[in-house]
Amino acid sequence: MNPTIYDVSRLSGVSTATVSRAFSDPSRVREDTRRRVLEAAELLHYSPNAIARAMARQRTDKIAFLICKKDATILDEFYAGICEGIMQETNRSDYQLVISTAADWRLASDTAQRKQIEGVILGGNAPADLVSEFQTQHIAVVLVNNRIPGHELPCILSDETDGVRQVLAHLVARGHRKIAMLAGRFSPYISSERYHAFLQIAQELNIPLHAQSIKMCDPEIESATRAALELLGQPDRPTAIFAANDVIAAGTLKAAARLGLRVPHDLAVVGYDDSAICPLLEPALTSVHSKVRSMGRLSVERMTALLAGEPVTELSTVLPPKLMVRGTT
Amino acid sequence: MNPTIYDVSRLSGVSTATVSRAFSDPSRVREDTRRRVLEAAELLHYSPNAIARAMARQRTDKIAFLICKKDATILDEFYAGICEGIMQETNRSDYQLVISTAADWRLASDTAQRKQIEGVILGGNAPADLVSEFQTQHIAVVLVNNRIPGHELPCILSDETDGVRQVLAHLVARGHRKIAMLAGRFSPYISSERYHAFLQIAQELNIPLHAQSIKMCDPEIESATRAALELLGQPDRPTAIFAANDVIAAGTLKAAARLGLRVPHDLAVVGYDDSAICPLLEPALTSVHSKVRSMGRLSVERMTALLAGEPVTELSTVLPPKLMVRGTT
DNA sequence: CTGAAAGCGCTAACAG
DNA sequence: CTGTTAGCGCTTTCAG
Repeated sequence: MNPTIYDVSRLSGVSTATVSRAFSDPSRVREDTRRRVLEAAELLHYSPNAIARAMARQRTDKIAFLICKKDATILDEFYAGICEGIMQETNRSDYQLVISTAADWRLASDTAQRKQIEGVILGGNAPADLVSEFQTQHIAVVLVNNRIPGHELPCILSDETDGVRQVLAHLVARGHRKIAMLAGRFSPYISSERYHAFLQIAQELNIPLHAQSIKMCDPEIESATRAALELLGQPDRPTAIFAANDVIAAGTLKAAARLGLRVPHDLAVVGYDDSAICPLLEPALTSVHSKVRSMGRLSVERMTALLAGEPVTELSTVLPPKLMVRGTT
Repeated sequence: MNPTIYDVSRLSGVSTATVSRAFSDPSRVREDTRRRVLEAAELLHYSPNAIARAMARQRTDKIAFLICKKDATILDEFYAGICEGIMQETNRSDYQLVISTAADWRLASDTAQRKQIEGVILGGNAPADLVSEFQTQHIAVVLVNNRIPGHELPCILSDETDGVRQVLAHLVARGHRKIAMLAGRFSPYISSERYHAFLQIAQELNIPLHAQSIKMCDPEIESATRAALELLGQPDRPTAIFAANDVIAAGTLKAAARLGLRVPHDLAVVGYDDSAICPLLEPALTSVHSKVRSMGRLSVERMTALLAGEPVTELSTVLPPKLMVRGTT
């Protein structure tokens, strides 16, 4: 049915080997020969059969993106963004992409073999044993939005410290001194990054911290609202709250509304992730934007480089985030 | 490196043909023979090579999910949900999934051939000519969240009319009579479904409609807010507004806040899509939940049935949505 | 019910 | 720079 390399070979009068080369390594065939091949191919509407190629080369050119998180919703806005970047980049390459959750993956470890994955991009809180498993199977690994102590792995990150710095600098510029943080218990790596960045930058900027300056909560609206209410119920309440993510910030806004505090007049609020909800909240939420799509794209670039055996120059790539100032500050 | 069918054949003492059958059509090999084969396979950690199988069978078992929409963000919450369902279901099958936008797809039409797609699931506003193109190439097509007049295609939908009915019934039960709609210009199919459902159900429930009962806007926060302000600025303003989606509902909430209207006391608001923002808004937004994950799952079920040549019993599958009642009503 | 053998379309030595 | 040729791992007639 579809034309094969033989048809092209016959029509162009060269061997199949040459046709093959003309497509996969053009530099190895003389200019005019190549043109003849390409013309014949065009005429026949030929394009190489990926399956046959994979078979012969003993490579699948298949990579996977595994999302490591517990929630029911695996494609939340953040990972959807990364996913988009990954898809864009793989679609333009010759690689195939398989997307799954780490959990589903483990369940289907038998089919996993069949899927012949050559490299895995791990998004989020990847368990160390999963990583080791891949390494023993000689499957390339790239981390996105995570870093695993003890594993020297290529990773693509957003600069959390810089993000927090932008937040605090902005708040200070707005005249705030009494700044508190609502830290969230979500992905360990990210949570701890933002938490420690807050401590560090606050010190750098001489922002006074005390026992009540930081409160923990779950990244759910109720938990966040509750925590914010406590934070704001203190005698010497903060004039600004930095929430570890946008959901927590939304909870803070709810708390402010209940206490009759006007935002940003009585209280400034900043979130993190610049999710779709930011402009929808009233007032619109100031938040830190991480370059998720770029992170996705870069992770497959790194992966393809790895698979091509290119020497890794830098292990971790860290992208600068950007503070999006809106109505809450 | 990996064990092949030959290894299993040798170890189990049967021919490769039998090993092959034992895996792909177990009924065609005698019970004990099959067991011997399976044991040998187990011992060797053998699992069939998908590439070789595809090569021999002249089938790729590869399907694509194409998202048809204009926005920069292709994986918005709605499609991310559908996508999750699709991924879940394909991961548990032997099918490969390629995800892309319709736009990217067209750009890469040359590589598209290489990708050897056997079926396409089209999400959203699929252009009719794209569909025709696939049909002439004998590529199976399934529609999700869309329906194309003039094309008799299998499609998976959420029952928009039922969703709107639940909304209006709920509002009426709450004592509302002056109900307006903020209709949005987004996906043509969905927009028009919700719009016409509103007209129809309002009539059924004897809800009085007049020229100012329905306003159009773009599905962006500013446009929605503006439209809502106009709607609420009328002398005989509505006591309830049904927004065609959650973003528009958020705009309505903003408008209410600016006008000093208290929700739900002075004004009830209902959205559509039950997105993540609903619980985060203040008050939390009542909204219609469509079973997006199921839609995704069903679309690949339908696709695999199509590809397996199973007779199509029903062309369209329509899932019932569910109204999630929250603080705004 | 099982085996022998001919491909599926392409690549990669190895020669020339 | 180009051609010959032997596979890659599995399925599938066609015989038995």
